[in-house]
Amino acid sequence: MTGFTNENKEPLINFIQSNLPVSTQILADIASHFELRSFTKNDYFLKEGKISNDYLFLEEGFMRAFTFDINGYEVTTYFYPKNRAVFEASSFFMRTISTENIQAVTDCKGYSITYDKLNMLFHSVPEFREFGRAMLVKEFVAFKQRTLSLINKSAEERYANLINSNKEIFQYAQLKHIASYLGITDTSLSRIRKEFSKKQ
Amino acid sequence: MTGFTNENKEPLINFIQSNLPVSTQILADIASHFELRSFTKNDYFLKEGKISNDYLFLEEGFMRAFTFDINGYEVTTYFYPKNRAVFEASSFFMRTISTENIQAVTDCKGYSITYDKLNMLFHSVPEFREFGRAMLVKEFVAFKQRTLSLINKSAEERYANLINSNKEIFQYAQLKHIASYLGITDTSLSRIRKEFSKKQ
DNA sequence: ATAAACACTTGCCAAATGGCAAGAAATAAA
DNA sequence: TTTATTTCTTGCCATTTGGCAAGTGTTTAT
Repeated sequence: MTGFTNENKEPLINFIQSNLPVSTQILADIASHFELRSFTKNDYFLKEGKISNDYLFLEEGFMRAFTFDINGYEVTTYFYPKNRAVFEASSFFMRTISTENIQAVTDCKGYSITYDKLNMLFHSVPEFREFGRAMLVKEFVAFKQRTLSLINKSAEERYANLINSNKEIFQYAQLKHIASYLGITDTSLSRIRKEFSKKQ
Repeated sequence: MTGFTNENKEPLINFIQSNLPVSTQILADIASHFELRSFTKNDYFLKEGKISNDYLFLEEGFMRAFTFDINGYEVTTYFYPKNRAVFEASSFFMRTISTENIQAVTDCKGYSITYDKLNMLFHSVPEFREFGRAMLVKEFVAFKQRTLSLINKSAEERYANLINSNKEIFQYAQLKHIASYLGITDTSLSRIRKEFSKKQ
């Protein structure tokens, strides 16, 4: 067990700053409204049927989002490595019921803020508003790119992309989860891995 | 050539009303801020590199969105049949440069409003604000479903889905555009069509 | 420590999709 | 109308991916 209960908001502040350069004063104020959260492996951060009501900065650990297809099979839709924001953008911003689950793959630690508090901050700290827009842009753009790559790349190319851009995924996630994320079966992924390692 | 220059906002008003039940008075006010637009076949409504600055209600005609993959091949990302809203949500709401083109597949007619005017309306007509949220929800949800279906359905299933939900597409769009939308080659689409027609 | 459950790999073969090129059909241009 | 251009289909074969089941290795529970 790591020291997940010690509160130190430096990483959170650095994260906000990297997205939005504002004064240290304001940063501290914003950060003060986030609260420490910790999750044990397999805990849920979001369950389908609920509204994604918390925006989480993930400082330590690894999470994944998944949903079910029409045949009842689990499909992984997203991976969240540490030092990232975790939330389901469409549900969070639109206040609609989420069709996705977000679950801790390892023990996790982070800082979260509710939708209402975040809006309060947008109101009281005008400089912070741009952060809200940036949050959504990031999610939307990432999502579009993912869709595009599903259309015009082979499974092996998608695998290569993933391993180059997100090595941590292979460190934490199960192959069957990575497989459904890539849109293939775990059998195929296993073979692609084998071929791929030969080529390198 | 149809009478595309005559202004009659009934269809626009009906469209808004179907998304947001408000008084006839308010509807008329809102509609008065939209202006008539017409496009000749192959005209662009949006070009990549620009910000999607107009929200268009498409009354007549058919449009499609496309972008290019890393190998320079065109990929159709969306079809817009008549009686729909046409805009690139992430660019429009986030004020970021669009990576997509939106082009008239046939001659088109519709009513458009700029981002600034729309925001003005959200401000001056509180009842209308919910419309903005609905706009985004619709786009985001549609997008997620499309991505999911790319992961867990076969090309033939995606084809069946499309023909059941959007018959007009097959009336207007070229097969190669439908093919890239479905994530397959035009050759494969041609074969799937053949097989599919046998089964029906 | 042992058993049970789970995760991953692999062989065999089937099914889905792609690549290329030729021909047929539809559309646009002259 | 005739010709040219573009779109769509199809045959042949290669490649990619999937389905199933057995086998191996790893983790978890008792």
